[in-house]
Order: sequence, then structure tokens, then C-alpha cells
Amino acid sequence: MRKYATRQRASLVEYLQSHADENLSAGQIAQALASKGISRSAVYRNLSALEEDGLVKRDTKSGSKSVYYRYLGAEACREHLHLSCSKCGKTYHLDVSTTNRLVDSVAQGSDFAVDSASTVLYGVCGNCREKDGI
Amino acid sequence: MRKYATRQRASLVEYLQSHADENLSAGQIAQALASKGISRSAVYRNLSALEEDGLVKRDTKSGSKSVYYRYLGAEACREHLHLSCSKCGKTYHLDVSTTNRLVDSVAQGSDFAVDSASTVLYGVCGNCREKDGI
DNA sequence: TTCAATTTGCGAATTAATCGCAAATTCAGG
DNA sequence: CCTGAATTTGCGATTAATTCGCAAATTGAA
Repeated sequence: MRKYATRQRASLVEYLQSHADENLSAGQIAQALASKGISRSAVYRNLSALEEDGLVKRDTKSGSKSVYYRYLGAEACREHLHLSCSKCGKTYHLDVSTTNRLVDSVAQGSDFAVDSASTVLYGVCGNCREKDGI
Repeated sequence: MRKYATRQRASLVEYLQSHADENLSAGQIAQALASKGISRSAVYRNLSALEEDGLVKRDTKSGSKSVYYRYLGAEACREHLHLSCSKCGKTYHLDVSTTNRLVDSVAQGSDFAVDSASTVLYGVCGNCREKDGI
């Protein structure tokens, strides 16, 4: 799917890139792009298409309802795991060497090839733990 | 939230437990429980409540639309990480020692406390890799 | 029991996502 | 540059998913 390059799709990708780590819902994205004259339909369709291509990952955030989208297009994003703080919602990036070590140990432990692009580790970041005095 | 024990909530939990690892959507769950005289509202409300309590995790599956629910109530489920195969959809359980090693290495690498209950590692299981000859 | 707090079920209302189809766009080949 | 078939878009209408309001029912502590 998605054979022709279109203005709509380019804008969407650009938007996703410049708003990485922000946990945007389809609705929010659509609203933001409406000002550029891009229809809701196009946003939904392109998000699905990008997801099929593995350039976008759909995810959930524990508090808020509905799903959000995360752009994985940048090569760098596919080489390391993402950490998502369930308190503040911030996304952190696990360094490549730790990521690799982790992927390897899972491969050995169970016979399972972790896809670092699409998996996100949930937990609580150092900042939030300090604040909460944990 | 959720202070009183009710039949509806108990049935929901029981249902979730006996259908763990099945990637059920809220709609499917509601439909299944309708036969036991449990309303759609109660299912949605209790799913949210359980999620707030950290006993249930909402997730997405790359192919299908909509979110699905995963029960984490059993202690055992909170001690190890879950592996979800994006080909066949099966859920696997990472052994506790590998899980701990992994959580520790992330804690050291970045200052981040992974919550093994709520995170799921995505990738491809050994079975599917064989089939696809990878 | 009794009673206040809580939860339920219903149906309506809201929100999210998909669909059908004509018009517009894309791009390969002349 | 044109042309035309394939693809994508936008619109409005549907359909599906989720939430809401409120009266009635349930729960559990006293």
C-alpha cells in the first residue's frame, strides 16, 4: 500500500518527526494538520499505511484514553529501545549497547527476537522517583 | 476508585484470568459477559478501574485495530516480562532471572525503573521465525 | 436492620474510525 | 510536456467504540 508520494503524507511524516516523543493521538494529529488543509481521512489512512510499513507504532498510555502514535522512521530510533515514564509521560532513549545486550539476553533466555523499534519499556524515570521520594 | 466488590467485577476478573494471553478487545469481553447478564457499561468501567489499579494493561496489536486488554492480576504475571509475537500474536513469558537481569541493566544504563508488569516486549518468536525461514 | 456511599443498567450522547465515490493527483511512457 | 491508468484525496455519511446521566439496585459498616 501507499505507492504514490503525496503532499499529505509528507506533511504527516514531517509532523510526526518534529513531534516525536509526544504521545499524539490520531485526533490531535488530524487537528494539527487540518490547518495545512489535510483531511482527517488522509491522516487516518496514512497513519495506517505507515504503521503497515513499520514506520509508525501505535501505543497506549495508561492514564489517557485512546491510542497514540510514535514515529519510528529515523534510523536512530530503530536501533535502541524507548523508555516511557508512566508518571510524566516523557520518552527516554536507552543507549545502543544496553539495548543490544538486552536483546541478546532475551534471545538466549527465550527463543525470541525482540524488535527494538516497536517495543517500549514502561516504568518510572529517575526524575519522577526523586519527586515522589521513592 | 472501586470500593465495593460486585458480581460484575468478579466475573470480569475471572474471565480475564481464564482468557489470559488472548488479546481481547473491550467489545469482545463485553459480548462474552453479556450472556452472564453484565452490562457493557460495567465492563468498560471495571476495565478502567482495574487499569488504574494496575491489574490490567491496555495494549495495541499491530495488525488489528482497536486496543486489547491484558490481565496482570496474578502475582506471577508481575514478576516477569511478557513477550508478544507480532506474527502469531502468542504471548510468551520471560523467565524471572532473565527479567531481573534485564530490569537491572536498564536501571544502570539509564536511571529508569522498568515495570515488568506493564511492559511487553514485541518481536518474533522462534516458531514463526522457523516457519518464515528467517 | 439501616443508611450513605457506590455501582449498575439502560439508553442517549459523544467521540473515534471507516467507507463510498467523484474529483484531483501522481508518475511512467510516449 | 502530454496522456492515461493507478492511486490518493476530501467530503459527508456510516458505523463502531466509549462515555455519560440518572434512577434503581447493591454493598458493607455500624
